[in-house]
Amino acid sequence: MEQNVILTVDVVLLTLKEGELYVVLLRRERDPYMGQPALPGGYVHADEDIDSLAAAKRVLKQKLGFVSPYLEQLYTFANATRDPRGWSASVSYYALLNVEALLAQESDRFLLYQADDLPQLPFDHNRIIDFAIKRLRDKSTYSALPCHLLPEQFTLSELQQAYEKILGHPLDKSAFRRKIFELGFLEATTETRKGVHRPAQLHRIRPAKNLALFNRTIDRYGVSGKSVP
Amino acid sequence: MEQNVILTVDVVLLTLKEGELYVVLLRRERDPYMGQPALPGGYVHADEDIDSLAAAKRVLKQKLGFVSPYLEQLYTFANATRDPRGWSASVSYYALLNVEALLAQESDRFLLYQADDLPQLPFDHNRIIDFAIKRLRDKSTYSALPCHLLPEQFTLSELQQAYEKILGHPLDKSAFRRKIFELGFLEATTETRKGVHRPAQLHRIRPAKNLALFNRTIDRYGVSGKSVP
DNA sequence: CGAGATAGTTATAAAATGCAACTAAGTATT
DNA sequence: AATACTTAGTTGCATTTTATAACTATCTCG
Repeated sequence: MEQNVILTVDVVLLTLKEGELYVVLLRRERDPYMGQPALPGGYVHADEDIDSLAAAKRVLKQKLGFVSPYLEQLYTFANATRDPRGWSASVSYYALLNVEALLAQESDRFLLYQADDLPQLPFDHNRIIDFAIKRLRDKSTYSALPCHLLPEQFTLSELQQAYEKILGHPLDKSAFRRKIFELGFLEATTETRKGVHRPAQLHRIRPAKNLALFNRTIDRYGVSGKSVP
Repeated sequence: MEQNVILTVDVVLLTLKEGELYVVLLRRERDPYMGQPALPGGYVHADEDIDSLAAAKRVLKQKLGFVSPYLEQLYTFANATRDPRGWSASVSYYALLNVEALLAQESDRFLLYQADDLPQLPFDHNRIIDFAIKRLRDKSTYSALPCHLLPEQFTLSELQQAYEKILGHPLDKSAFRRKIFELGFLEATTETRKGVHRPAQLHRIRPAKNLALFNRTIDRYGVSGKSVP
């Protein structure tokens, strides 16, 4: 039986740099759309990938040189028109990475684009990125997901800023801390972040903990009057 | 380029009958696993399906004779071992249907299996069904999703029972009603459900409303001491 | 050593929730 | 026709959670 469909994986790799959300793109090395920035992705190789997650990891490894720790299936975009080569299904994944780990790669292969200021991308990659950001936003309302965008150690203010950027509105400091500590997935380290003001306690994710979930959403009302740029 | 992968869609059709959750299965008409009960599914037809959702609808239409109103992509199961024919990707969907609409079909083609008492099914269909039930359960904690399992008109007690069956624990009556009415997605009809006791007001989903979402989860604590059979 | 800034805590009024007792409206029983 | 029984639906209130704002703490800089 000949189906004539293409099966690919695409990965939306998100990171936070200087308080802004960025997407990692690569220049396409072949047609269609050769030379244009696009999501890391590629054909599923039936002979070497045991499943679609393995395919996504292989693509990241080959094209970026590393695999991000948080990698989750996002959605499957499958239709007749998204790829000029024919009927195509893309099993998309999204990944969260802290920017230090990303920049530690001395690879100059990747491009960082601000997530809210993207050019028009090939295929339906803009739509895939929109899905990923929406998923990140939705999941951040009830989970510790944004931790994965931060370096291994971070201050609570930095974590709060990550939530605020993702959710798009400010949060109350005391309520935020109450909820985060309630979950018990963070532990204080012995270090502090020195700056020009009071040093802030550094925290890290408690080793044994998986993704922590809130009982209720973290962003029910936000804080009156203020707004996040 | 020859990829040699199979692309299929599978649909987990869930319904509630006499307070129990059921899955609709069909006897497979061809090998592999011919004659065994399995999820409705089939190959994506690149020449007639514009996208994977259309493929799912076509499969439902062809194999069951109707398309369920609530139909949403669930997950994509894609690996080398799930199908004996080769590397296979199944874009799975889940659908909610009220049992009256289902039984109104005079088709004898489908089988109803209780969701928590399934035999071993072909492929990874047990796993797909587990995913669907988990998704239904998760989404029911913060949305009006269970409404789609009920007939067009239903009492609040029936709706509460649907939630309790899905969530697996009892809910408090007054808190439940408070939350449901707060959402404002229900309207009372002029009819009542007559029984041996006080008649219950029938409600329906307000026409313009889409899927309503709670601000907080509906099942934070449940009710002490009791349990749902 | 005081101003400024950010970190972190505490107090409290308001809102939401859990729980239980209550009223309402029907049928069945005596 | 009075009463018991069952399910529908409401009400009241103590408790918990939340939003908000004011407070204290600790650093650098001038």
